Amino acid sequence: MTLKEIAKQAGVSISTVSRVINQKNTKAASPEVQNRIWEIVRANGYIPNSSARDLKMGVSPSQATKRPKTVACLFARSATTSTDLFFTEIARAIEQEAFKHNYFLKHSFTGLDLADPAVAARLGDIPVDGAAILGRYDQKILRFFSEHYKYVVYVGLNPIGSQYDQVVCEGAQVAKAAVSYLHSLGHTRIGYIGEVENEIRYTGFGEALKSLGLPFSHKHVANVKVSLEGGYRGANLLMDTGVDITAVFCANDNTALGAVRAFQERGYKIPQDVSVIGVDDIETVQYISPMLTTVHIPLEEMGHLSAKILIDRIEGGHRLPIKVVLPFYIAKRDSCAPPSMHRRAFTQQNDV
Amino acid sequence: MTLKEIAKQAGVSISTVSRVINQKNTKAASPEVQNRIWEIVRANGYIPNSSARDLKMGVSPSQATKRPKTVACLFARSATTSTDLFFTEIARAIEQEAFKHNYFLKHSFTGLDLADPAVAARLGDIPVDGAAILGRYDQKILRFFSEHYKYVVYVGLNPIGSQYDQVVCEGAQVAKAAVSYLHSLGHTRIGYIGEVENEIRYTGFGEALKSLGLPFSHKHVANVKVSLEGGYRGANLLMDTGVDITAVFCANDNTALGAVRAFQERGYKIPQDVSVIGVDDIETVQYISPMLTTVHIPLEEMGHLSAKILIDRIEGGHRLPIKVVLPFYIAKRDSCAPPSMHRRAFTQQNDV
DNA sequence: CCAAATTGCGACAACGTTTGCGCAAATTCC
DNA sequence: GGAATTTGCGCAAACGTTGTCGCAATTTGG
Repeated sequence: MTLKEIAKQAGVSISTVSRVINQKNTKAASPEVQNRIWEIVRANGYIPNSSARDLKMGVSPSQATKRPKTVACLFARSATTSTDLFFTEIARAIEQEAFKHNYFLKHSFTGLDLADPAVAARLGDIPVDGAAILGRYDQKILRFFSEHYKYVVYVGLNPIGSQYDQVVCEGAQVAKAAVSYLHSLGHTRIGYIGEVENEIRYTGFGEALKSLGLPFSHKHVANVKVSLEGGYRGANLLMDTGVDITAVFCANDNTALGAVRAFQERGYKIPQDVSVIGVDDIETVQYISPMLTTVHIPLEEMGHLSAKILIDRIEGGHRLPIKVVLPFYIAKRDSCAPPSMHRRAFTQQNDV
Repeated sequence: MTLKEIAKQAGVSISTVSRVINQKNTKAASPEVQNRIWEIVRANGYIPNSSARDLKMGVSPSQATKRPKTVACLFARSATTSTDLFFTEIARAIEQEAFKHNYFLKHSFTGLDLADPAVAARLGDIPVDGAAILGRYDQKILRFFSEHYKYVVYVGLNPIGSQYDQVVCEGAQVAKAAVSYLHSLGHTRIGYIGEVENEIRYTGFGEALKSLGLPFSHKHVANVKVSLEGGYRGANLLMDTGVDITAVFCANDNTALGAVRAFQERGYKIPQDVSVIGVDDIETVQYISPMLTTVHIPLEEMGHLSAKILIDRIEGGHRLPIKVVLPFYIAKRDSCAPPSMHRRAFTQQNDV
C-alpha cells in the first residue's frame, strides 16, 4: 500500500492523497474527495513508509535522536551455540547498551552456520550500521566480516590481530588460571574436556601444564563439543579409559555441567573423587549440586563495552583499533577440593 | 556527508562511491580510487543514510529489487526472559525455518521491555515483513503489534482470541496434565511455584485441583518470578511456612531447577521427600540429578510451525486466522515418585 | 594488427514521500 | 459581464541510496 495505490483507487493524484493524509490544510481537497481517500486508507490499513518520509524530511544521520540505527549481533559458530547462555547474556547486554544510544539490535542470529557459504553470501545483503561478532572465528570469517560490514567489533575469549576492534577475556589466561588453581589445591593429574582444534583454551591448558611441570597425556583429553551433551560424553570417555586423573578443566560451564552429571551417574562424588572446574559462570551453575567452581567471565561488561565501542566507531568517535582485555576471576564454589587420599579412582568399565 | 559529497571530493561519480563502499565487486574501481574514497569516508566520518537505504531496498516483499525478506522475533516479556532456553530454542527454530524460505530473522529482541512506551514507539519504525511474538501479552500489547506489523503470529502457552494467527501449547491443559500425573502417583497435597497474576498455568493448576477434588490453599502457592532464582526463593518460602505438601508443580523448568536446588540444600531428598515437576523440557533438565520430570513442550516444532505460518501469510497463502494447538506429553524421569510413608515432611525452621 | 573480451567508471532510473508551483475551473467583485 | 480572486488538484523536483546499462579505454587473443 503506497500513496500511488491509493491515488489510483481514489482517482486522484498522489499529491492530493498526501495532503489529505497529512491534513496540511483542510481546504486541500473537497470534502467528497477527502472522504473517499480516508475510506481507502482505512480499508487497506495504509501505513506511511517512514523511510521515505524521513528521507524526504531530511533527517540527517548525525541527529542520533530521530531515526534508530542498527547493529547486528552475530554468533560466529554453529547452530548449537545459540542456546548457550554465554552468547545470550552477551547479546542481551549489547542490546541494552545499544538501545541507550538509540540503536537497535537488528540481527541476532541464533542458529545459522556462518561457515556455510550460502549463509555468508546472504548475510552481506543486509544493511546494518555495524556488527558485533561473538565467538570463535578463523581468518576467513574474519576477512569476510571486515569486507561486508563497515564497522565490526569482536567479542569473546579469542584475541585476534590488533588491527581489529575487540573486547576479550584472554582464553589462554583463563585456562592457565583454572589449571593453576587446581594445581594450588594439590592436583597434578588434570584432564581436559572440550574442543581441541583451533581452541585457545586447549592451547592454554597445555601451556599451563608445561609451565607448572605437570604431565600431559592425550589420554587426559576428551575432544568433544562444548555443550551439555559434549561434556557428558567427554566425562564418560575419560572414565571408560580408566585414566588416572583427579581433576578436569572443562572448556565452558555447559560442558562442566554435562561432565558433573556423567561422573555422578557412575557414583563418583564431586569434589571428593574428582574436582571439576568450568568457564563462563552462567547463572545455572549456582543451582546445581555441588555448586560449580568456575572462571567468572564478565559477560555483561563485555556486551556493554563492545556495544559502546562499536557505536563510538560508527559515529566517528575513534579511528584507531581498540583492544579491550577484561579481567576474570575464579569463582570458588563447591566442585573443587584438594585430591582425597580415599578417593575412588576411575578404572576401566567401572560402574556404580 | 552524502555519497554526492564524497563523489565530488574524490572526483568520481556517485555510483562508483556506492560500489566501493558496499564492496559489491572488488573490481568496481581501481585500487587508487578505492583508497581515495575510503580516505574521504574515514576522514569525514561518513555514515550512510539508513532511511535512504531502506527506502531503496524496499519494504514490501513484492519489490523489483531483491531485498532480503525479514521477520522479527519479539520476546514480549521483561528483560530476564531472554536468557530462558524456552525462548531461545523457539527463536532458533524460527530462524532456521525462516532461512529455508529465504527469510532472515531481523530482530530478536533479547532484553527490551515491550511494556515501555518508549521502546514500543521505536519498534514501529522498523520495517519487517512480519513478526512472531513470543511469551505472554495483554490486550494492549496485542493491539499494539497488530497495528504496527502487518503480519503477526503469536507463539506460546497462552491461547488468545481466534482472530489472530497463533501456535500454542495450551498452558491450562499443561498444568492440568502435570497435576493429574502427580495425583495418579498418589499425591493429594500439591504446591505451586511460579507467577500467579494473569498466568494461565496457575489458573489451570487451580482448576485441576478442583476437578480432582484436591484441597487448595494459598499456603501451597509461592508467587515468584519464573526463573532459577524465583524457583529457589519459592521453594524456600514453602519450606519456611512448614506447609504440608508432597509435591510441587513449577511453572517452568528454570523454576523447577531453582526449587530442586533449594530442597536439596535443606536436606530434602527428591523424589522421596518431595516430588517436583516442571514445564518446557529444556535440555538442562536431563543433566541435573535427579533428572527432572517435566511436561515436554515441542519447542522446536512451535518455532518451525510459527515461521511457516507467518511466511505463508506474508506471501498470501492464507487469509483466515490459523490457530495451531500442539500436543505435549509428560517426560517421566526421576524427580517424581509416589509419596513415601517415611518421607521427611517440611516443618517450620526445618534445617538439615 | 585488428577483432574480441575485459575493465573502470558515469548516466540514469527507481524506491515512497513531501511540497512549491502552476493551471484550470469556479467563485467573487465592481 | 469582464477582471480579479479563490478553490481544487496535478506536475515535477527533490531527499540519499542502489543497481542496471552502456560507453570508452584498455588488455587480450588469433
